[in-house]
Amino acid sequence: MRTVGSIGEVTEQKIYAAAAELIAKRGYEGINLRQLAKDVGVQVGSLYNYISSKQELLFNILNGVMNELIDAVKATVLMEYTPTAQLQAFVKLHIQYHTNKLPAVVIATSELRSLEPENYKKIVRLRVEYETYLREILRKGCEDGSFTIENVRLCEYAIIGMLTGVCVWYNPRGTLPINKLTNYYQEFVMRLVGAETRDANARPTVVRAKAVARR
Amino acid sequence: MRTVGSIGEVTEQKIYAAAAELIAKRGYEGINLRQLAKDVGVQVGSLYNYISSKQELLFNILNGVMNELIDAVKATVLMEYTPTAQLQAFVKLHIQYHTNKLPAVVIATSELRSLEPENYKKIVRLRVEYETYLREILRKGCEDGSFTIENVRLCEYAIIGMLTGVCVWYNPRGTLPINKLTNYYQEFVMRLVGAETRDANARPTVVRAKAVARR
DNA sequence: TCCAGTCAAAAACAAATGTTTGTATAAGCT
DNA sequence: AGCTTATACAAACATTTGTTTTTGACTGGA
Repeated sequence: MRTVGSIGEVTEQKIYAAAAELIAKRGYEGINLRQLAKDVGVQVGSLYNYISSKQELLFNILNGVMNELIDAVKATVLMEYTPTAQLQAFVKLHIQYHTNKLPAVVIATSELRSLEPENYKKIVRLRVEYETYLREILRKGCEDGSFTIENVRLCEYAIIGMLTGVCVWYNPRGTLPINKLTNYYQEFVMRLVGAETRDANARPTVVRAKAVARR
Repeated sequence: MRTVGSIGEVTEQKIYAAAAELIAKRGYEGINLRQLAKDVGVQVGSLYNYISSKQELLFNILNGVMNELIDAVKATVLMEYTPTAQLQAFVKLHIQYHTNKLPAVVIATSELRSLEPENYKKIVRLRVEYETYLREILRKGCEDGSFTIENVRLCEYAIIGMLTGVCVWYNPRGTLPINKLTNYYQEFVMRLVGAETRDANARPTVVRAKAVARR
């Protein structure tokens, strides 16, 4: 019994939107297709006009959002000319995606374990690519003296963790606007990488005896 | 039919240990009691000699580990005399607990959403207490000039995120020993809070125009 | 030796869950 | 108008899952 005004494409989009939101809230294993169907406004079985399994639903969400993230990095971050500007842009992008924009992004970090081996590999590959962009920025910044980092890999992890952590507490309807939040975190990251400041009077950040002298 | 050599206390410990490990790996919703029973080496129904529900299992794990964490903070971190030393100790403790020691700690950050409202409140209360210790350290450090932080609350979140993120990638059987890891992250945190360095020649960290002049 | 209490197996149940199938109506093209 | 395809409903199925109940053997003390 086809419903009046039903359009496949619209239903599909609704399904993925509702699924992302639901999974972000309760986790992949924590949701059931009946609840999803209810949110979409459709019967359970009808979901299978658009997906072949619950697992595929998760995979498609993750695959879509990771590619979106990577495209966004290429379009905005890599367009900047200096490591510092690129890093700032990266922070901005990552935070934007982890707050307002997409509930799907949240899933991308927390629901990897629910992917079947084959799918897991694919998504992790995208994740690695994404994080590699950050690492390259850090590496170049060290080379040209913009940053002072002892262990780039660890610094990368620290930054990712710091930024991703935002989505566990940030409330879009709170008093802290995203651009303010972004500015604070940009500053945190600048400190973390021992960035040169634009203030000509200030000495470069020197941290304890370990810090490597530059130039 | 009681099994030979069966001791209640031992079985109970086995159950909680196995449950923590399983949940840490697959998530609360992702595990089933039959798998747990198998890991323990017991029949499903027998679990109910020790728990009254699956939910109680999760709650007891979280409650136990959060109290353990808080006790550890009191016993080690708060014993230090300066904000800097306290912060270093906090980082060390947090990382220790999030790597080797307890799979239960991992759960404490990722499985809160699976708690029923009443239990959720209780655990969050403990979590808030734990994080308040960190915030107080930061606040005192700002007061006495050890740290330079514009927004203590955000800095707290950034640190927690950074440290907690460790448990998603750290491999205890890898080549990076925990104490090395700890040292790196201590340095990261010191940078983050704009800590004064022990090197008398170095100027305090000044970060862009926003940084607040101290003294 | 006997007893009370401890501990776990075995079986069963109801509810929940992912998925399949058959059917019927709407949409859109010829 | 008629035909094909797209879309969704309704019902059902086989499993899985948390939980309960019953039974009986083991343990330690009197």
